[in-house]
Amino acid sequence: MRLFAENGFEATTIDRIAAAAGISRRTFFHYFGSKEELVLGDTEALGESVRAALEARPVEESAWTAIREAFMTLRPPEDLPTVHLAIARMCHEVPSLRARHLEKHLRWQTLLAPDIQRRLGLPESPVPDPRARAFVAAALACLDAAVDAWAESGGTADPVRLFDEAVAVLRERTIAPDPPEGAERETTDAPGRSAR
Amino acid sequence: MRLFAENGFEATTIDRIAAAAGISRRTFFHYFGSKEELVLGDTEALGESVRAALEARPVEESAWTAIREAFMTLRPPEDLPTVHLAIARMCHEVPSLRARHLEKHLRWQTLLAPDIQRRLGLPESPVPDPRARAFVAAALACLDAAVDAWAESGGTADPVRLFDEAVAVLRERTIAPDPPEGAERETTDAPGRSAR
DNA sequence: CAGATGATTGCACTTGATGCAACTTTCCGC
DNA sequence: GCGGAAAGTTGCATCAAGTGCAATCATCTG
Repeated sequence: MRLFAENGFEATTIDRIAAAAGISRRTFFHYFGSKEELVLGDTEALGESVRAALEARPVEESAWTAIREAFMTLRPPEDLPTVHLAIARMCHEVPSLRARHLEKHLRWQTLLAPDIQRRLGLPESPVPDPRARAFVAAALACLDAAVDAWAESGGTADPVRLFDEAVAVLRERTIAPDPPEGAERETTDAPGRSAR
Repeated sequence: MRLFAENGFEATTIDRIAAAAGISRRTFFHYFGSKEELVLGDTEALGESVRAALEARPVEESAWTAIREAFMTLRPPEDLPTVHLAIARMCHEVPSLRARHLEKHLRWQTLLAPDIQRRLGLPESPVPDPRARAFVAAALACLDAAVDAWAESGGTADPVRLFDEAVAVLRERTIAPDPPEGAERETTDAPGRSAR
C-alpha cells in the first residue's frame, strides 16, 4: 500500500512488491491472483457479508431500506489512515482497478439479487429476474457515487447522506409524473443504429 | 468476430487475429489499443451520440424520459446475424470484456451527467453532482440488465420493455415509503413475462 | 521522377500471469 | 529425536498483451 501510494499503481511492479515484502515473485502469485486483487482484497467474502446482512433484515422491510442497511456493514472504521484515502481514490482513478471494482459489484449483484427479488414482490424464478438485478445494480451505483464523492472530498463528506440523496433523486416524482412506463413509441421494432 | 465465436475470446490470440486479417501483429495494435477494444468498438463516439440525443430532448422532459429516449439511439438493427448475438453474450460473460464494457459506461456517465443534472433541477456545478452521476449510472444499470436479459433470451425478448420494467421497479412506491416500519406490497405493474 | 507523407512491419523489451518441478519448512505419529 | 507426509516457497521456462523505435513500403503531390 505504501509503494502504491508513493509510486502509483501501474508504476509499482510485482517484482518491487515481492522484494519489499520479502517474498519471491512466484509466491506473490500464489496468494494473489493479480495485482488488482492485492488492492481490492477478498471481494467474495465481503460480498457474502453484505448478503448475510441483507437477508438478516426483516422480511417486511422494503428493498430500498433493506439494501441501505446492508450497505452499512461496509462502513470503514472512522480512524482511517491517510493512506487508505489515497488507495480509495486510486481505485476510482486507475482504469484496471476501477474495472475490477466494477466486476466485484457484478458478483455482488448476483449475490444480492435473490433477496431483493423477494422484497420487490417478484415471483421466484430459477434465474434472477432482470428487474432485481437492475435494482441491485442501481443501488450499487448510488453507493459508488457516494463513496466516490466521499473520497473526492478528502473524507469530510458524509457517505451515508450522499447515498440517501442519490437514492432520493432516483425515486423522486417530477411535476409531471412521466408516462414512459407502458407508453407506446412510434415503432416498437424500428431499425436503429448499428451496435458499434 | 468469427474467430471469437468459434474459439472464445481468451483462446483467440492477437497473432491469430492478425494472421486471419492479413496484417501484422504490430499493425493490429496500431488500430486497436487492446483486444477488448476490437470487440467493443469506438465507445467514445457512441457515447457522444447518446449525449447528443439526450441534449436534443425537450428541456422540460423529465430525466427518466429523456434518458430513455436517448438510449433508443443504441438499438441495433433487427437483422442481427447470429454471430452478433454470440458476441453480445460474450461481452457479458468474459470478465475482461465485461470490465471494459463497464468502463465504457463510466465514461458515458461523465458525458451524460451534466444534462441530467439540469433535468433533475440540481444547481449547476463545476464538478458533476454525485446525485446526477448516480442517476446516470442507475439508468445504465437498467439498460445493461435489459440488454443482458435480451441476449440471454436469444434475442426474442423486447429490450425496451425490459428496460421500462427495470426502471419501474426502481421507482415504485411501497405502502410505506422509506421508514423501516412498513409492509411489503405486490408490484403495481403486472408481473408480466420475465425475460425468459 | 523526386520528395514527402503516412501506413506497415520487424524487433527488442517490459510486464503480468501460469504450469511444473524442485526444494524447504512445518507438522505429526511413532 | 526420527521419518515421512503435507504444505509452503521458489526458480525456471513459457506465453500473451502491450509499447517504443526505427526501417521499410506505398501512396500522393508537385
